[in-house]
Amino acid sequence: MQDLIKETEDQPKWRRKPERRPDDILDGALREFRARGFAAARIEDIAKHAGLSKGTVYLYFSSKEEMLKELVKRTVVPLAENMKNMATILSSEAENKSAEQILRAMLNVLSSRLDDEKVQSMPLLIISEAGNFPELVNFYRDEVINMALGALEMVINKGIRTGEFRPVKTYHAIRSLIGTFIMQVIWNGVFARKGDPKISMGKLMDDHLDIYLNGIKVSKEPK
Amino acid sequence: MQDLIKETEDQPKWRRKPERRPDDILDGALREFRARGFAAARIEDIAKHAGLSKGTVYLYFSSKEEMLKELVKRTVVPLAENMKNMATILSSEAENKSAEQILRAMLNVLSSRLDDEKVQSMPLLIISEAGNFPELVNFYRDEVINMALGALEMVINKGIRTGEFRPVKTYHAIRSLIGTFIMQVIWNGVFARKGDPKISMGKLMDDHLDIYLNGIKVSKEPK
Amino acid sequence: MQDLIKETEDQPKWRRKPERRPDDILDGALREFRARGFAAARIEDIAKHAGLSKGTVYLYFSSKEEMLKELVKRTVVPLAENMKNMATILSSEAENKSAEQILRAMLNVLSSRLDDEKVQSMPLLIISEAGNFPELVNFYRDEVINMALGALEMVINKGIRTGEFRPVKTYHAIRSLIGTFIMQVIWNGVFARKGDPKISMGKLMDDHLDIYLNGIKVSKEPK
Amino acid sequence: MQDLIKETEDQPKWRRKPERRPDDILDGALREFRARGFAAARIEDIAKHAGLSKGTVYLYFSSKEEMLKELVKRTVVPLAENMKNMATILSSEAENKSAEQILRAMLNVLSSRLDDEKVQSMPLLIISEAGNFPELVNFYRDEVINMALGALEMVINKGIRTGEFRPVKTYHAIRSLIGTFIMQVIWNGVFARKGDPKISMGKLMDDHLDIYLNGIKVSKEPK
DNA sequence: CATGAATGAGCCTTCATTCAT
DNA sequence: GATGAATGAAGGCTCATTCAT
Repeated sequence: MQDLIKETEDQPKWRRKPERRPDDILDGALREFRARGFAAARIEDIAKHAGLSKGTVYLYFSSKEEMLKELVKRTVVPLAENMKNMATILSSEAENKSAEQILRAMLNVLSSRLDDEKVQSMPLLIISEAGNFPELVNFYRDEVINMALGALEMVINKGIRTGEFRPVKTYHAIRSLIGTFIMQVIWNGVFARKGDPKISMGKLMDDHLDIYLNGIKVSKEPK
Repeated sequence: MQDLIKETEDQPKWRRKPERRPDDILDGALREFRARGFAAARIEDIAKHAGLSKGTVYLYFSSKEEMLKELVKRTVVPLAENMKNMATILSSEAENKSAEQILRAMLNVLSSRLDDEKVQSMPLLIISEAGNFPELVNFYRDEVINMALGALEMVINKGIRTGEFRPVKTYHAIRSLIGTFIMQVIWNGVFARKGDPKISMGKLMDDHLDIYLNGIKVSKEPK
Repeated sequence: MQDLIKETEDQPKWRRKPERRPDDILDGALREFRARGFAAARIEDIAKHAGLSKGTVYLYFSSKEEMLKELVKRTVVPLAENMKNMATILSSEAENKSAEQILRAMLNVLSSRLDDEKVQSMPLLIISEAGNFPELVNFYRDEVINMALGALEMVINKGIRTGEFRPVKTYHAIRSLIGTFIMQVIWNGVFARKGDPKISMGKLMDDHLDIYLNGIKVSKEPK
Repeated sequence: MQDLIKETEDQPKWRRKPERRPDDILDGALREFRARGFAAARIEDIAKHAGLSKGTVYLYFSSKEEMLKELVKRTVVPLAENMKNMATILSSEAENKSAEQILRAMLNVLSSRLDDEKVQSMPLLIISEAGNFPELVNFYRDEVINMALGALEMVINKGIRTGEFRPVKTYHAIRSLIGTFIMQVIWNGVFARKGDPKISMGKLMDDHLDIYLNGIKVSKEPK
């Protein structure tokens, strides 16, 4: 349905919408890469997911490897930009907002993005194929992770500076904040069973922040 | 040192212990599985790590797949037993200990085990190969994770029951507690660079627990 | 220039002559066949040389193989006819001409034809693809080579009979006469470098005949 | 037969003589390369000629391309050295020998080598694959042809200098001398039919030289 | 007529596994 | 036991050919 041009009244027929091809293929690739790993994923299966034959895939991607790289880039670059924009807004408007408010806003964005299965698959894919694609790892670390973690670090430091937070080690604090998401992503992608209820990333984050920030804050009258 | 027979009184000296072969092979397998992924790991390379030739590996393991399973089992079963023992001790002696003390003790064991690189590799291996080895995933989840998480759940519930902890959702709390370790394991195994300083799992845990437990505890006089 | 229609009186200007398409295609085919060999030549590249798209080629030729056959036939048949005509003239008018004169005339035609690069490519193409296209080889041998060599044989025998030449073995003599050309064709097509000066086939022939005929002739007063 | 170790009395069994493997494979490769061209030659067929399976070939050669290069090198380097040695001897002892004698000696060696079918196949192989393997062409031209032609040039020039030969153009003379062989090599490899009698390269050469040298020599009393 | 997206047969190459020595 | 030569299944990739538009 999505890969057909919508029939308009005066157009006699539908036809293929070739512009969607690369995306269709990458969808299939993601499925197979996650299901079997990059090395064991077969181009023919990827093609089948997109309703194409083996050879056609090569009209759009020159190799399996290129598909992996494109996949990561397409999914991850928007997220990176998203986060970067937030970081910019935070530093300019931050005067009015507490560090807690900023952290909650940032992690809120992250958690809502992670409710998308495709985004959720990316960390697992990277983890799985790290050994064979060091450049991909570097790209991911430098363009995505460090950017995001750097933004968090900034806010935590700000909180410490203003006396809102206790003087914790930011390196550790970041891992405490992010780890919960990673854990859940892995759980969903690796261990969760078919029937298991989906856990909302947002709720998980809320609870986590409630507790963690409660623990980190310089308390006046903790509840 | 480990692959030498311990000198007994009447035996003159250390010598090769052929019974260590399987372990040597599994060491090599772990390296290669982590470096290239299961599918791309070559038996010949694994054999080389153990100073053996390709064919010899098959005297000890009937297939590459069996090596993976053995590897997980051997590394993970002791940990599972370790944790199970702790759980037993906890329930019997628990009267004397606060939930916080018990949690710290349990996570202390976990973090010290995770300082061993081989143990650290296991979660990454499982994550990478989950798609191709669902039984392995099941085994890991049922024999290791659920056991460990179950023990944590028990203690958290106990803390809530006794009024030591606020009435948090245990499912979320567990992920908050464990996520930090997972995050660090992934960081070390995937993103850390050659020169990066090694982060002690124990210190990471201490800081994490200080904050998290501070956040979760029903405070009388928070620091 | 060649692929434009000759201006006729009432036609205003040069324009594309679609009937030239097959020739354009064959030109491209010859280039690619020579550059990469028949098996490795890609239809798409051939089409590009003719300014057409892949599919269009199939409107004119039903397969790559057919293109090769057509190519050989079109280039070689005119040469064959050319030589045959000469042979006819030779036998009728020969009374007036010495064997030497006739040989020089024949090889003069051959050498001037071989100054055309397309013609020069044919022997190389045949040599390269002989294994895969035995019918082509047969056609070439029977329709072109034997005809030409037969004509030469006739003249040499005539020279021997009339006492103009010494009684050489015609089989060997023919190879001595023709080999020089073949050698040069191969040199040009295979070994000559970009900057190398073009060697005139005509001059090569003149020198070769001067010497060879001097060697073969029953001398009265050799120079 | 050749690739088995000869059974000796006290040795119970024969076994493979693996040292011959590379040669066996190259023999098969030459056959297939000549029969179908490099691109169309299938590794499996090459292996079959050597009584091996597809995969085994890759224990000895890392790719089809490498097989081609090895093939040319192994056949051609000995010939090159052979000719170089002759050239050396010629220049040192030449005082006693006429240019004619030297030329006859040199071409005698060449023609006897060319009676070996493997050697005869090399020029055809080079010609066929020139387009795809320019380095091979360069190697062949620089290491073999130029060496051989250079030696001939030297002798011809010497003959001219001493007044033994007329002052011909050496470039043309060389082609006249060598072309006959090339012609015959092509004839044998491309056009000759199954039943055709084998032409001796030596006899061909003798006749050719008789005539050509007779034509080139400054005659006192030509026959 | 032309196009070029789509197909799928075909082959090189890799490597887990076997087995004769 | 140990070896490593040999096997052959499997899959990435290319490209001649087809055909809907």
